[in-house]
Amino acid sequence: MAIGVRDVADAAGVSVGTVSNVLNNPSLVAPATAQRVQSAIDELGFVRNDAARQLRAGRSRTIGLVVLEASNPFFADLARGAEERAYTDGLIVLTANSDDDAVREQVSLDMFQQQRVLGVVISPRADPVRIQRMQEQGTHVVLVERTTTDPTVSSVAVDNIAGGQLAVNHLVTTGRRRIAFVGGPTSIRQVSDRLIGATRAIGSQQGTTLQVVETTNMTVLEGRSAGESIVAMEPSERPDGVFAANDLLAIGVMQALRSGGISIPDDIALIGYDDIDFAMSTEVPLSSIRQPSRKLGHTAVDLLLARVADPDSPAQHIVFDPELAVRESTHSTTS
Amino acid sequence: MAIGVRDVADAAGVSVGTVSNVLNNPSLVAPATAQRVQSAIDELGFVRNDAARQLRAGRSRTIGLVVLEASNPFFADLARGAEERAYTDGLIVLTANSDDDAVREQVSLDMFQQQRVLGVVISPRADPVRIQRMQEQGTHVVLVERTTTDPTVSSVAVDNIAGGQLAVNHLVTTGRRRIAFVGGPTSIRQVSDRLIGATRAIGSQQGTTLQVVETTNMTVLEGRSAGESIVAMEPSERPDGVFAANDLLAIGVMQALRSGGISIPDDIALIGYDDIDFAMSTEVPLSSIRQPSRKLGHTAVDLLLARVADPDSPAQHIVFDPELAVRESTHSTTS
DNA sequence: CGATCGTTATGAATCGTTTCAATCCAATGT
DNA sequence: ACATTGGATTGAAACGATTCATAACGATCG
Repeated sequence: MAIGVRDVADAAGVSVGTVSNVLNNPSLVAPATAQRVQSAIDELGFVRNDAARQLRAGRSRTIGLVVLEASNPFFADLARGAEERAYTDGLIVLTANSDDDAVREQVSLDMFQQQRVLGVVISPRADPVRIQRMQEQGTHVVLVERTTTDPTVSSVAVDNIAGGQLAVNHLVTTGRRRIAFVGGPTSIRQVSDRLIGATRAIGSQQGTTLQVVETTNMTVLEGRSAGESIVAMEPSERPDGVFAANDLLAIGVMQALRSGGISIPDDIALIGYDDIDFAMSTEVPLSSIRQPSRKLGHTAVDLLLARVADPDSPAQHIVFDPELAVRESTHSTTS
Repeated sequence: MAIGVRDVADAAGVSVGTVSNVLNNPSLVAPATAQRVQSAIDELGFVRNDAARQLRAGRSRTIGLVVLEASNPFFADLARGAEERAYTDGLIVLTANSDDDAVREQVSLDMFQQQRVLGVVISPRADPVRIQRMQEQGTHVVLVERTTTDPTVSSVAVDNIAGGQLAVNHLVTTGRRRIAFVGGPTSIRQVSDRLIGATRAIGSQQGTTLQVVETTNMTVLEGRSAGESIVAMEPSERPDGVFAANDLLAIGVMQALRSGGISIPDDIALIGYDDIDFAMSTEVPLSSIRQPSRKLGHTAVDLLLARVADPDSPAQHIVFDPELAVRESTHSTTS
């Protein structure tokens, strides 16, 4: 049933070695012969057996990617970037989502090792010991959004502190003074970093204040109740600029403020984080902080391939700065 | 460097065959021996070479999935469903996104064939001839959201006509009579089917009318301008129920209507399609038609495995009915 | 004319696992 | 004491592509 190089060789009247050369080193084969072999391939419908290739080669042409959630736009873009980069080298990316479950992550990693992937790009959890061992066994690892003490592991990340600063500086630049941070729980690293950045920005600006409205999660609903609590404030205490730790919260805040008769951006400016697709489609288009997720994926694969090419090269840690996306929700007050 | 069965066998003082049996047929091995082998495996950090397994087995334990867009929630859920189903059989799903590009789709399919996947689940384009050939070469195919004349190819789909009927019937049931359909272009199959369903529902209900507001795409922005044109209508011509061909459009319509001082659902009831996460977070929670995407992925894998198990079994075509998700935007008029 | 060189082509060996016919051994039956 | 049974183990063959040392061949040169 299955057609192999042997069959192609027979059909073309050459040896198996020649068929292989047509496929992998065409320059070694006389054009006429190559043509004949190619015809045989087409005619018989020969499809290379990747398992056999890999076995011989000792490694696959594959990169493993473990994401927390495939449907999360951040990871979707990250994966996209990784695929694009891999594609230029003729590599393929296998994506597995762990759903933030340690067991599923383990299973995925085991799978990738069995497949002898060139390396793995992984974002979350991942027992440091496990990672160490993987590298010893020849599977390179690049961490996303997570640094480690292990100096032999490369990583890529975006600077959430810089993002927080960027957001608040922008609010201040557009004339806001009393800033509120909406987000939580602060046990989440990203959230606390963004808050640190916000605090830092406030500290470097005369006459500005920061208040924190903590939430229990990062949903539209929570944002709405945070917004309601802002509406309920004494007008004198009420902030004139709100920085939400993510866009969903920001959307909730926007809904509550507008229901409360507060104008955005005239009364209160509002900025979110993540720059989800939806940010530009809210009633007042939402300013946000954009993470270069695609570039992150791109770079992660770069780092991986660098270490594959030279296993002794030092691990690298690359941190990207997020970008500001200005929209109507933070336009300057119409004086 | 790499540890193989040979090394494990030596370390445990048994033959390679026994090691293999510990891994694949533990019942054939004496418990004491199995234990000894297992220790050697752990100690040496032996990791099976999947390429060699597959080569011997002649096929992989893998299913290929080609989606139009990984970030599209519909496909993300589909993939999720497929993975869940595959997982119970110890299979893994390789996901590739074609970005609706025929070339990329071809590349992905080639790749899957080289990997000797058990079969492929694919949604779009796909040259019928190619599919035919793939099946002849032993790679089974299941189509998603696309039927074909080829009787040997299985498929799964959701019934968009039924969805359109469901939406409009719901509007009528809640007391609406003058329905507007917002969507387009009708060259898209899904859109035209939903419209057909809407028309059919109207036809079976006395005293109801349907007008169509055609759009050029399915974005929030387009929805907003469609909504504005509704606001601009003579109150006597204005619909009292709007069925949007997707949730993004519906959200745009909602924004425009509310800005125009029209109350939802009191003045106009609104229902969307797809039931995206965001539907429940709009200012007035949006009713929608939910596609059982996860179940679709689940079933696609089912069909695939059925044919793998018995290649001579007939192709099956399964069509799911969508479900109604009722939220505030279609609550009955407060009489 | 024989030696030499470069281009093409060959095919046996190889990768690591699984499979399966053959072997071994202790226990049981006669 | 010998044959039989069946559970446990063995190890060589097989999967299919790639590699590489070797050979074949014609052309060029001294």
